[in-house]
Amino acid sequence: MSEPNVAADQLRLLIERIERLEEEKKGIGDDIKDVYLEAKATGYDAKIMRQIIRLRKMQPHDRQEMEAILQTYLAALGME
Amino acid sequence: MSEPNVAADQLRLLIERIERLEEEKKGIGDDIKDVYLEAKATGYDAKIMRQIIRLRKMQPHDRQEMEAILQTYLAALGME
Amino acid sequence: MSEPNVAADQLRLLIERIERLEEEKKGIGDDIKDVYLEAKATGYDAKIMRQIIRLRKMQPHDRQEMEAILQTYLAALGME
Amino acid sequence: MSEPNVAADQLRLLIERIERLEEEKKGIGDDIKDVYLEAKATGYDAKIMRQIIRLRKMQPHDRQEMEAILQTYLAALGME
DNA sequence: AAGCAAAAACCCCATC
DNA sequence: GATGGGGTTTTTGCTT
Repeated sequence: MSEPNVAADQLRLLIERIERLEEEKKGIGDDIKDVYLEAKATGYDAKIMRQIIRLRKMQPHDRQEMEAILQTYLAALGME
Repeated sequence: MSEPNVAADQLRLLIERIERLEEEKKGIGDDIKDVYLEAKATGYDAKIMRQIIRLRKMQPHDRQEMEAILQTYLAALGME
Repeated sequence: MSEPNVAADQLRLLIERIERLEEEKKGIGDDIKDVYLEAKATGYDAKIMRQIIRLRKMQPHDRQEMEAILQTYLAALGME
Repeated sequence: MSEPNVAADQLRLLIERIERLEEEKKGIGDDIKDVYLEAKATGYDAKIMRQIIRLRKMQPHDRQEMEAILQTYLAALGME
């Protein structure tokens, strides 16, 4: 048409961009799943691998949090 | 060392691959968030856009069925 | 000790009160889960029941408005 | 009516039970919020209190998990 | 408005 | 092959 519904197009474009990104994201999710399958085939347990990865991710953060807590514990108890 | 722990290397490699993929995945997640922000800035409602995307993902048949059940329940409750 | 740490006791008390309340809250959450299970056993769809409950919680006006926006978006995308 | 819609009644009853439970749950949530307000008025920081509570909740679980990981790490690397 | 915490949906697995 | 359960991710609502 000569007078396209601009707003509609705009919305559609945004949604299509999101859908494309979500597909990509899903693709990577599948890749991850494949690596787990490969690991499993090699004899590793996926559940344990997930734990390890979580631990590696958490460690810096958690140590920080733990420290923060300690500090604040003392402060809260008026022992600073 | 002259006798590297092959199993350890193998496991570490698998884990590092997964960690890299997860980073990528996170990056795309951030991109998606950006598009929603852009949409919001343009005046669109992110929450409803999410609904739309969910609906588009469903098979027409499933979508119809779900809608039908919803209507039935609403009717049963006098909410039509 | 002859000089108990009053501040520490106070903080501990507050925290214990919260922990007790959170337990209660969790208990009710479990009850809710049970009702959904019962509903499911009777043939109802839990997911749709949740939708219904969400709708009932909204003010009629808000619900109408949301529905209207959804329709507008669907129309814009040719999904009506 | 002399022939009530039994199914409708049944659904309504289930939903009303859930709604009542959710109200209770919300009430407790409000109580919790109140305790936090009280704590704040006494000079404690809610965010820090939340951290403490989370930590107290996590500790047993996390120590277990950590130990499990350690075991499995060794096992996975053939060092058991 | 931006991050954080709670709730909900989804997905995979194991089990019967 | 279905069915529940655990865990992960996604969404929503809240607080600052």
